[in-house]
Amino acid sequence: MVKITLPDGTKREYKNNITIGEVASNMDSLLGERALAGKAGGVPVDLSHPIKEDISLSVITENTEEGLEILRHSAAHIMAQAVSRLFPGVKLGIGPTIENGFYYDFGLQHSLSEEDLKKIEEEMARIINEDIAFERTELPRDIAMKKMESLCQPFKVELIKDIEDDKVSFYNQGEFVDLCRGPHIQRTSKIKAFKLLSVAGAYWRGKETNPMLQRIYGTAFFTQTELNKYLKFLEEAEKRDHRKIGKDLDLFSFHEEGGSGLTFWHPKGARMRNIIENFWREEHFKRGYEILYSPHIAKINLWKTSGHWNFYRESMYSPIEVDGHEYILKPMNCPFAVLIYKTKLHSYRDLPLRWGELGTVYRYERSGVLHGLLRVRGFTQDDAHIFCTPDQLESEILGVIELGQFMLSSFGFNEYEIELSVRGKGEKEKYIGKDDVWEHAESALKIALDKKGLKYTRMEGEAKFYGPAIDIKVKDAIGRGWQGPTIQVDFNLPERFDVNYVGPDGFHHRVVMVHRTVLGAMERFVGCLIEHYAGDFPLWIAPIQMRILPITDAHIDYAKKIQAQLLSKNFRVECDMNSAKINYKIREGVLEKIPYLLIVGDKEIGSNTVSVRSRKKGNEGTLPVEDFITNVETEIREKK
RNA sequence: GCUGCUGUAGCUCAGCGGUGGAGCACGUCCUUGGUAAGGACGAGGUCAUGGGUUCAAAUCCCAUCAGCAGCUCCA
Repeated sequence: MVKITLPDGTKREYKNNITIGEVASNMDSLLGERALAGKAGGVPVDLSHPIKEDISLSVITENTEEGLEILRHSAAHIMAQAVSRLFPGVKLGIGPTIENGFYYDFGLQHSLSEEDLKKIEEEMARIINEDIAFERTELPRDIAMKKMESLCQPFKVELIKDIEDDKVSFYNQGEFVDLCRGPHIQRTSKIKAFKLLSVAGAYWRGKETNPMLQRIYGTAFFTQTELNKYLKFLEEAEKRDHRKIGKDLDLFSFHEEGGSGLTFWHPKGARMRNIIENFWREEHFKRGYEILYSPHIAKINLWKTSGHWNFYRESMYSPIEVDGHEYILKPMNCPFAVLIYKTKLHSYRDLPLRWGELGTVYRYERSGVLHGLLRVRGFTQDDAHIFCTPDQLESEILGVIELGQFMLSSFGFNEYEIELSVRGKGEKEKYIGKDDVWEHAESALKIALDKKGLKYTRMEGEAKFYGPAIDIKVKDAIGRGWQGPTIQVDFNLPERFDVNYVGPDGFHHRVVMVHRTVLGAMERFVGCLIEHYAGDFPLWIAPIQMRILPITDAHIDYAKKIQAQLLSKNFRVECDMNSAKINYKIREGVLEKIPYLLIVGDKEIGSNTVSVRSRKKGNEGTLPVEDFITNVETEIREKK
């Protein structure tokens, strides 16, 4: 007999070698049906796993994260089986689950196309229909290795080489066998909904020097409804693509003639950016920041002193020769702030100094990583550098967090995840700066987060060599994560540039430098905003806030009069004077996502009213112009 | 940078060896229309760029540039 401890603490006795599946069915027939795998002593195992000793046991069922992972992992195996059937001789790589799905890497001469994906899906459906059992076998390492060698699976051989255990486990479904830790579902028919999504190249084991395999991405769910929901989400994400919306709304463009990763802001995009930047400056001034401007290029020696030339040369644009000196396009703004700081001696009484800069930097990003506005080669950081004393660090961090929260909520981001990156244990030589300085800085960051009552994940060993950091990741309207504010303490530059302040003791002390961004870069942030709002910008950001639509040419004069009235109130207002019909004009305005369309005709003339059609509510009826102005002024003030 | 795919009118795309098409947008004219597309006519292209194959290339091949999906990278 074996004694099994259940998650609720109750103990039950069963005959020896009973399987987990049997235990589950014994406890509750419904549980038995919905069981996918178990956890024996905390280790995930198959339902067919026999229990030989007293152990704690839990059952992994459908509709749990763990259950879904097992399902998807099994789906990956079924995909590999289908590919093996269709392309005999395929070399199998790895096939793990990932967030929202799974993938499998294949070494294959034939390059896979979308049509192949369809064929593979059909084969998978066949395998699922065949209702094949997943069977686990264990082999000694050397025999396992020979088995994979005889099957001509070099990648699997390599994987086995790295396994430390003496025993290696395999799973097979019918003719297909794969090296795998498991667990898996019992039978292929358990997969009720799956879809293959895309195919792309991927290096074997993620190393650039390794051969490139073909990776098929797919996903699987317990029900078709859930799959459909996920596919809908993908569709929604595609609709929000800032590259498409940016083109449709005439916000920005890129040009072959200009160069990759260099943004051309059109009037409407520039207008948005300007609104954001003005808001940004105002809020910074309110919080005791000053604003700097610095050059776009500087002599190479400055970058040698800062260390950038040494560490990040591959990411910098090549030197430009001027008058026998080499100049570099700036990849960062910080050395400039340091130079300005050093133009005079600073007393501790002057600190903290908070210097912001919307500084445009250029970084040579590898061609394959560029992506719309989100990853570019030239971008404007909403940068700031805070020079303070060690004692001020905590309150400065607190101030930055508060500013960050304020800015994010202004743009409709209210959910975030926070990471605190600190030194790794036992590798102090990797980091610059003294121990006590590090400890002080790390605790200042931590205390600031705690004081704000913010939850965060401590990331051991994730700190840069020059200081600890806080990274805030925001969630957009459909739950996707985006890089938000970052706060980075920097011990490197103050050392390299010998940046000091005079303390109360009359001696020079090393200044503490904090580097931070709130929005990141204007390019990336605008890209993010486009996707977050799907182009339906709140009134205060919308490049065009309202458009007046005269019903016939006879109403143009009145429309212009209203336009002038609204312009005088600083609204961004257009007048549509095309001779198209009103329905047509409305359609155009709606497609351009203009928050307010103001229709004017005979009814409005004389009563000094406008017929309001809002993007949010549609036809809102006729309103005196003054009332309309009051309403939108409120809406702008509330940033809704 | 790597693998695969793509580049045809302002936009979205069809054409895939025999000297270029559609819809929308644009222009002119007609129409003066009340909450998501009125009509007619017209203008627009060295088919990304540079080579090659061929009697003949938008179409096949190579290179370059640019984009897309990933991988790798992101101070």
